[in-house]
Amino acid sequence: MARSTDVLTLGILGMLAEQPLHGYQIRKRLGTDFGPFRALSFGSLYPALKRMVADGLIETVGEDSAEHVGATASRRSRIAYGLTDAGRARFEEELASAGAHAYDDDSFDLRFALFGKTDEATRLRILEGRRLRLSERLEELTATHRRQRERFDAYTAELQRHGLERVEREVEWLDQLIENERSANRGDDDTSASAGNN
Amino acid sequence: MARSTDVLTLGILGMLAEQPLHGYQIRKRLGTDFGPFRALSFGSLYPALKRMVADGLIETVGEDSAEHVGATASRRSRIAYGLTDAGRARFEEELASAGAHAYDDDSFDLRFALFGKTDEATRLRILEGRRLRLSERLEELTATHRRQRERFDAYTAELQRHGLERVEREVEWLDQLIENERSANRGDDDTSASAGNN
DNA sequence: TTCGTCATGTAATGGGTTACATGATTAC
DNA sequence: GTAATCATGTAACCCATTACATGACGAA
Repeated sequence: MARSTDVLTLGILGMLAEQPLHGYQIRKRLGTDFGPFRALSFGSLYPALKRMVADGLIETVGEDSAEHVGATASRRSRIAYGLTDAGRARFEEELASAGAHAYDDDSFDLRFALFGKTDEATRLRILEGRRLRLSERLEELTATHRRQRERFDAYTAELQRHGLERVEREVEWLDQLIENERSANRGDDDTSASAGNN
Repeated sequence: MARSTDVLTLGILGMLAEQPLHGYQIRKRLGTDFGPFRALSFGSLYPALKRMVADGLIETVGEDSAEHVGATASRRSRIAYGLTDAGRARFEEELASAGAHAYDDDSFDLRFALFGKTDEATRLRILEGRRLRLSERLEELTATHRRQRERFDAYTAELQRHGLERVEREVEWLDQLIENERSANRGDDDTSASAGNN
């Protein structure tokens, strides 16, 4: 259990869940849409696509109905991929999960970018898990900061202070998001299960 | 030209510039003092030390007796390292440089942590280089944000907005630091770096 | 026809982690 | 004397990047 699809695979699944794309397009969009893929290289992307085909998650699709997003829609030597049923199933399965791995920096950003396709309960679990993770980090940082303050010169101390502040802001951001989710939830006619604790 | 010592090597040089330490200690301190080494593994550290010995940058320092080096019968339990003359020279050389590589996230944090040993002109060059780097990133982000806004759902848009804000804050922080350096410069006649703490 | 961009792919390499294996020291 | 921690080290592996190589297409 908990196969825990890696970030790149999940990112590609997320891209292709909306529409078939070919590798070059996937790369461009991953770079702009999702957090952790600012400059993904082809040396990572193409092998990943190949592997996903082998795993039966995606397949090549004919480009007759492909929506030409950018400029020309003439036929080129390009290979568009779309999700298979297995790929769609895997994507749904992953969307519904919220294990500890989802709280890592990269993974969280991606999961958050996919919130539009994620159900509300999972959104909340992810946000709260992430918040917990960060507040633990915060505590660690505060502890070592306090414990060893005297050893640091002014610059090192400032670096630490700034790092701390960054994480604090992140936690505040999460608090805001969690609050929004909750109030949106209260606003809805709730068929949802107990939104009680935590 | 610009051999550009890697971050780990530079971090170790920085640690050992103050006092000899053994590997275990180096790891602990790198984790707390400097930015980019939160959880450096021994699998990285020890080979790095070995390589640096081979390169003549550091050497074992025996506080007390401690001969019998390679014998199978007994082994020193801990091995303290200190900078060689070459190591110290390399460190100084690196401290005085401020090439583009110093503006990367990891590298910048380390360079900043070493500001206490860095001369003022270099400090300013690094801060300004970093600022430029970030403001370029900011422009990129703003451009794609504006260009493709309509394609994003609310969550993706929020992620982008937050990412943008983070970078903006970072730039503001740098502006503040640069301002401080400048005014300190105007105020002081040249006092050199090292504040006399330990 | 040649150049720039789009597009796909492989090979070499690098920088790191995890897991493993072992020895020395300290505390009880 | 034994368990926990300190301390060093190696081997296997993971995952991504860079550099390289190829080719199609559109425009000058």
